[in-house]
Amino acid sequence: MQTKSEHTKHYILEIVAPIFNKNGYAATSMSEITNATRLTKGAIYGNFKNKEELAIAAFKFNVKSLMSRISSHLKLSNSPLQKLFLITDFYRNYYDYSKQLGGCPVINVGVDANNQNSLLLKNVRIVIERIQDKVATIVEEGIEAGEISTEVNAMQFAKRLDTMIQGAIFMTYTMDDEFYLKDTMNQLDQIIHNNIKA
Amino acid sequence: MQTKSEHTKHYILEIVAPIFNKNGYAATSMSEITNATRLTKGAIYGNFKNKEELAIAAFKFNVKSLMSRISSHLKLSNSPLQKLFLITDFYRNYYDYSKQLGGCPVINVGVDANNQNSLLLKNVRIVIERIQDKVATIVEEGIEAGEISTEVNAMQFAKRLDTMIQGAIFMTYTMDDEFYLKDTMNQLDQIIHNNIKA
DNA sequence: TTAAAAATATACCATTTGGTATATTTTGTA
DNA sequence: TACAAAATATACCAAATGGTATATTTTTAA
Repeated sequence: MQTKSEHTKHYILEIVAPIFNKNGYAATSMSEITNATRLTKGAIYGNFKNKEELAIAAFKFNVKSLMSRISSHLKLSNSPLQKLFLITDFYRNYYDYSKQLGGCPVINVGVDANNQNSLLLKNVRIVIERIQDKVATIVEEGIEAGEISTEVNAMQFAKRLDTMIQGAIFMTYTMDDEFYLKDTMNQLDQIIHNNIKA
Repeated sequence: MQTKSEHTKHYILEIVAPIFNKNGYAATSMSEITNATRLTKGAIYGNFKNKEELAIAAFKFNVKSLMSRISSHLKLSNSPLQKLFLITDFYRNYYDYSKQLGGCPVINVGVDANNQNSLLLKNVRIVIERIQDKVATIVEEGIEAGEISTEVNAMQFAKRLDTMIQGAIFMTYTMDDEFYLKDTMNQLDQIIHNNIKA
């Protein structure tokens, strides 16, 4: 427990993460950060090398929160097949939840960082790959357990699921309409029922 | 033909539209614009009231280009059902095409403008609605022509198609991997075959 | 050809930007 | 309790920001 410094870093990220996520990198100024945290530049730059490092830490902070939330939700069942339904269940309420993070970090930073900040973009890609691997692993476990059809290509399904979810998140945020998320999750449930289940 | 001014406006937009689309609103500076166009602030501000008006005009410029490209592609067939396949056909090559625009204007500006610029966001929403209406109309015409099942909810299908396409575009750009676009279009073709066709 | 109008260039503005050097305060420890 | 070290505050910097007032050039029409 590094006491002071670690505590301040966490405090800063707590406040700064949603700001970066909402505004994007360029539109977030260091002065907005000092105002919001009610700290001075000394405190910020004493804990983070520069704006870029802070933005990356902020992204990771949001992702950590998101991933742990999903993980704990998936613990509600031990069945791989049921875990798939728990994923769609999670994203049914994603609009409300992700607003706390300042939006979906994957989409916001993914779009914002493209052509702008290769280090941030790299971090987004790693997160996406991690999510897809996680889903693919669940599918494989489902196949082994006999719950999921042996015909299913685990990674292909993971990518398709991810693609549809990202599309739904984007549409829901841009149109401010939860229909897209809800309806897409219904579609995915049907796909799991009809094409994935053994 | 408003001669000079109209010509310059078009010239400015031609150069500026992909820059705004790539960088986003905040990350695009007026000096970048004067450099890229090799014009001075006098010329820019003589033709556009301010940065916001220029960004909106740039977005509309890109959308106009995109929409006319789709429209002309859809003229390759008179059959509503075939038009649906032409949509997926168009988006199969969307990565290469949209790079000329500096990326997908709908996704880029949709994400960028959220929480940042309500006027830009409003324009994005209008475009999305226009696209969905267009698709829904094709479906309805297909139903009337007996090519598409009467069971199909035109607007629901249009929204689902749009959602999946946006997801695929986001993933392809963020991961720099055309798999997502190609695979999603294959999926959509199958859906059209299996669930949409009469 | 010339004069008015339209278009563009130039020079400037206050404010904000990310960042740093240094002073001050707070903290943990001997 | 004293003191070094860590953490934070203060004051500052050059450069860049969006925007404007005015000067100059170019165009159009008489």
